[in-house]
Amino acid sequence: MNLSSTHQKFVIHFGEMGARWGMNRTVGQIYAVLFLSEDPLCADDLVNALGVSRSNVSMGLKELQAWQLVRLQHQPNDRREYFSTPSDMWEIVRTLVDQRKAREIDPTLTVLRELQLDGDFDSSSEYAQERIQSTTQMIELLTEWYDDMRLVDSQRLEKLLKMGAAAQKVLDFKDKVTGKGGKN
Amino acid sequence: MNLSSTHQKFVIHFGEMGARWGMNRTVGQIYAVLFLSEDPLCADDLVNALGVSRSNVSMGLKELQAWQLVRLQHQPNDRREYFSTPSDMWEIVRTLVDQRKAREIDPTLTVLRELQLDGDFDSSSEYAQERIQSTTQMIELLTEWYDDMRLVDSQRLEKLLKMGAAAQKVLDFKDKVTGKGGKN
DNA sequence: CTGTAGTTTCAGCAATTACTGAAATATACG
DNA sequence: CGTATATTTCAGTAATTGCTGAAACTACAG
Repeated sequence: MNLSSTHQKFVIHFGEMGARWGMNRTVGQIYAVLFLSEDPLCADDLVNALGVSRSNVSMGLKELQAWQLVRLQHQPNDRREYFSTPSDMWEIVRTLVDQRKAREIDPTLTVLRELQLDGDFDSSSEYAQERIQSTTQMIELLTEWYDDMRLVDSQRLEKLLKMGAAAQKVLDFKDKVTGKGGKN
Repeated sequence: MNLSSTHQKFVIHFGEMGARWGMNRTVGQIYAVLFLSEDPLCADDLVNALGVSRSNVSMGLKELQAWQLVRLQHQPNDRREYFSTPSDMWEIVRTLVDQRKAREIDPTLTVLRELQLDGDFDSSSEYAQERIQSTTQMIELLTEWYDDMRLVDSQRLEKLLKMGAAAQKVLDFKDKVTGKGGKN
């Protein structure tokens, strides 16, 4: 790696984290290099930066594309494929959450709904039924909330987040004034 | 597995998901069985339910304890250790998020802060510095928001979530009325 | 103590996942 | 076309992770 020490530490750390985030070391490192690079990079740049095989980079990039975390583009008069990461941090966060939701939450929601439709609930305990139902409801509540917040523009989102739990007080107050309003 | 078909499907699915959630199949399955069981279960109950080795169950339970997802308890006149999951769904969600935050976010925040302190930033590009800084800020914003929301009681939290993006409008309105208030 | 029931540890094996280099495929350009 | 360059696929291997049974440990009862 011919990168500065700061660069290196960052890349190595993202490699370690990549594993915990459902990718793998190389994929995490590729992402980190692209993330810190102002200009798009081609596969060979990544081979040089990371010292892994060309084919490994190819597979890694494919996976990052599946995650929609990198963008493919072309340079004029150059056949090679160049990759970059979005410059907008919110876009990156949204993609990450979307993807992990799609991989870690949505399949469960599908199964839970199936269980409640076709499940032979007679043979399963009352308690288990309740548990499955309240799990479904919890996931629905959280994902619906996220689908909703997803659409708020960055500036407002930032404001909302900074406000944090204080928002809750404003809304409590509003309830009192308007006489228990809200969607629920 | 001597469980109902609904039970079985649920357990098998959580096994598959366990892998994606940073545990592994057996750990996911153990959790699923405990989650659906009204009464606490001992290790041998889990061996019977899942058909895996006693030692595997032991290791799995150890990991679930590390995740703080199960509770150890004792029955009167029985030396065996019994395990259960909290009945409150919010408690479970909170634990899950806490744990994943601790494993997947906090270490990164630590590294990013280190990089900004001791990093030899001279040798690293301007752009990379900006990226590292805005990543730090983004993570700080999100984790501070979570730390804040964590403390809101379940009922209010549910209300807030159901309100979703609509909350934003109420707050926009409040801004206009009070003349740009809020923490920011 | 000694015996017994419960639990944990761990070495060895199994299964899965990650990585490589070589071969195959695709693409642009003369 | 043909050839040079870029990319992907894939079989084989390396590394990691998961699982088991046997042995070691623990705690309690007699």
